[in-house]
Amino acid sequence: MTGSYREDMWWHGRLRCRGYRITAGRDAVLDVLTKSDAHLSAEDIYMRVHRIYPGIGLASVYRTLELLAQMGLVYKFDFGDGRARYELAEGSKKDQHHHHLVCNNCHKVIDYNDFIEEEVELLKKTEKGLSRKYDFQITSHLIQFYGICADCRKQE
Amino acid sequence: MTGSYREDMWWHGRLRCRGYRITAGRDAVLDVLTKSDAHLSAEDIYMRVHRIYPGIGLASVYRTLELLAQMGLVYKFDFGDGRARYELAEGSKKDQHHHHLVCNNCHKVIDYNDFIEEEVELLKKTEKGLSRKYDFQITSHLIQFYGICADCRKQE
DNA sequence: CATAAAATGATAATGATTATCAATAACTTG
DNA sequence: CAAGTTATTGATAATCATTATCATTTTATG
Ligand SMILES: [Mn+2]
Ligand SMILES: [Mn+2]
Ligand SMILES: [Zn+2]
Ligand SMILES: [Zn+2]
Repeated sequence: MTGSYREDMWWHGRLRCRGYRITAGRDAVLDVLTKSDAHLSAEDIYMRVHRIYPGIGLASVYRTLELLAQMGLVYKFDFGDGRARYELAEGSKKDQHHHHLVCNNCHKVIDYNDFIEEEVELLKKTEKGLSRKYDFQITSHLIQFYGICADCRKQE
Repeated sequence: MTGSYREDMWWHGRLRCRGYRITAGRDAVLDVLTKSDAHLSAEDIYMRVHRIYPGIGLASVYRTLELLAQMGLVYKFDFGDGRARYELAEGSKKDQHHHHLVCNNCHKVIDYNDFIEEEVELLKKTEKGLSRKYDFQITSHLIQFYGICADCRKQE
C-alpha cells in the first residue's frame, strides 16, 4: 500500500506513449466519465469537472474529449438532440459492450446488451466481408434502434 | 394514357392524408432526392433545387427535410462532418435497404447491402426482444461501420 | 532550475440549424 | 371561379454547439 498506485490512472500510459501530457484537466475529465454511467454532453462534463477543478475551461473539455475519442478511449454519439454525447469506451472499467435504444420524442437513451453476443458475432462476420469487398479497414461500429419510449407513449 | 398521371407523385397522397399541402418547393426537394443517389446535405439540396425552382429559400428546404424525415419518407444521417445528410427512404423507388461504411478520415460514405438479409433478420429478432423487455416501440434502426477507406490508407 | 514544447483559458469566430413574421399560395366551400 | 381560411414561404435575424486564436501557463526532461 505504499505506492499509493491509483488504478484509475490506467490512461496515463495510453496518453504518454503517444506523446501527450498528463494534465489536471484531462485527469478530471476522465474522472467524471469514469464515475458516470450517463451519456453526458460536453457541457455536462464541463460543469461536473468544474466542481473538482474549477480552473478548467470549456474549450479544454472539448479538446480533451476530441482527443480521447480520437484515441478510442471514449465514444462520441449523436442521439439527435443537437449536441454530442460521450461515454467511456469499454475496456476501461466494468462496462460491457452495449448498444442503444433512442427515443425519437424525448431523446432518452437506454443501454442494452441483450442479444449482444449474436449481434457482435454477425458484426464480426460482416466486417470481414465488407473489409475485403470494399477495401475498407473497419475499426468500430454503431448500432442504434429508434422509436418511442414507454413514458412518451403514455403521454399521448 | 390520358390521365398524364406522373408516377413521381406518389408522395402527394402521403402528404395530403396528413393535412399537409402540396407545394412547388416540396415537389422540387423530393425531385432532387429521387434523382440523386448521393448523401446530400441541406445546402446541397438547396443548390440543386434552386436550379429547378429558383424561388425557394434555404429555410424551406430545411423545413421540408424535417417534415419528410418526420414522416419517414427520408432518412437523416450524421456521418461526422458537421452537417446532416439526407437520402430518400426505400419504398420510394428502386432503392434497396442498405447500411453504411463511413470513413473517419475523409467522411466518404459507402452504401452496402451485403449480408443485409442476415442483418435484418437478426435485427427483427432483436427488435422483438427489446420492445418487450424495455417497453419500447421500435420504428427504425441505424447501422454504420467506421474506419479508414482505401484512398485514405494510401495517402498515409 | 532551465529549456522546449504541449496545453490551457478566455474569448472571438464559425457555421449549421431554427425562430420570427409579414406576405403569399394552397385548399375548401359555395 | 371567388372569397375565405390556414398552411406555407422567403428573407432575415437569432441561436447555440463547436472551433480557432493567441498570449500565458504547465508539463516533461535533463
Ligand atoms: Mn451507452
Ligand atoms: Mn445510403
Ligand atoms: Zn421518450
Ligand atoms: Zn477516406
